[in-house]
Amino acid sequence: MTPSPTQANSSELATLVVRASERVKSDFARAVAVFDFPPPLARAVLLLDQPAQMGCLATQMSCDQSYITRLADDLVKRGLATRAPGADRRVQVLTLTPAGEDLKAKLATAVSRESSVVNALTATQQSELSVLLSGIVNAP
Amino acid sequence: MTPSPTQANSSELATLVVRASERVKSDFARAVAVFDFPPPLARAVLLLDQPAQMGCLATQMSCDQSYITRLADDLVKRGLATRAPGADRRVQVLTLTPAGEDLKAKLATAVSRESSVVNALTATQQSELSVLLSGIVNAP
DNA sequence: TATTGTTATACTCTATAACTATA
DNA sequence: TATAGTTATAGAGTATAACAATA
Repeated sequence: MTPSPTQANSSELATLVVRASERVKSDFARAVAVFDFPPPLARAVLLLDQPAQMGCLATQMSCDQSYITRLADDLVKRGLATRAPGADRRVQVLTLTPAGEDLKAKLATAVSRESSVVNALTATQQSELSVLLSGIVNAP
Repeated sequence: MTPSPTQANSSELATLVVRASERVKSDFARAVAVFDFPPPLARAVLLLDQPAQMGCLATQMSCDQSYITRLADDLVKRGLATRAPGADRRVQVLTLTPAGEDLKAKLATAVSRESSVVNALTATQQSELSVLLSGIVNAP
């Protein structure tokens, strides 16, 4: 069966997305390498917009809680976040320290600066991309 | 210094891209898991549009040549590709077998089917996204 | 001597399973 | 008994370094 035009375009788009994803990853790694900072930790820092409980972070990063425990250990060890029990005392809440907030801002700037996503697109295109990516991220 | 609106938007876009990239990766893994096929191998197969020398694949996947050697071993072992010396006899050229081409088509379809990028966006949005992603992938 | 690929090894990222503490 | 997190361990993915063959 010959693929329909839509199928063909979808395949190409899927391939494009894979390639763009590779690009995003290498841009990201290059950006955070300047801070001598492992990419997964950088991702966690950037996700900590507000204090978050560990299970929540695990959901956001779509990874296992045990891995968040590791990342949290590392963040605390570096003085970038604190761990404190929540109202439900089984819960641990991660909060960025001032140093963590500071680093987060620097990481965000560096990631943005190194990002082909940002550099290769006009402001208008970036807005469009933002809308499209929101659709993807918020997909069921 | 308060970040300019542009800086703030760029940071948000960078974060969005990271999240979308995570989404793409998990979609991709889910899609190829059906074939009991490791994601990196699937990526390699999808990149083999034409016969390619190994160094070229390494560049496309932005990874080390030694890793391509591994992937190639695996592809050949599975009967999905052949390795043959090029005109320059230092070079090895990877070519998909008919079975490899067949699997590539199936992978492309599955990746497309599982892709939030495809499912969450209209055809028009997909076209727009394609243009934007091309800009990223072809960035210097 | 420079380039292409291979081999052996080691490191990073992440999951699984068993466990502890609180609910 | 169910849920949040931790610990120990194991596996996948990928790089580094030393090497071989060809140019």
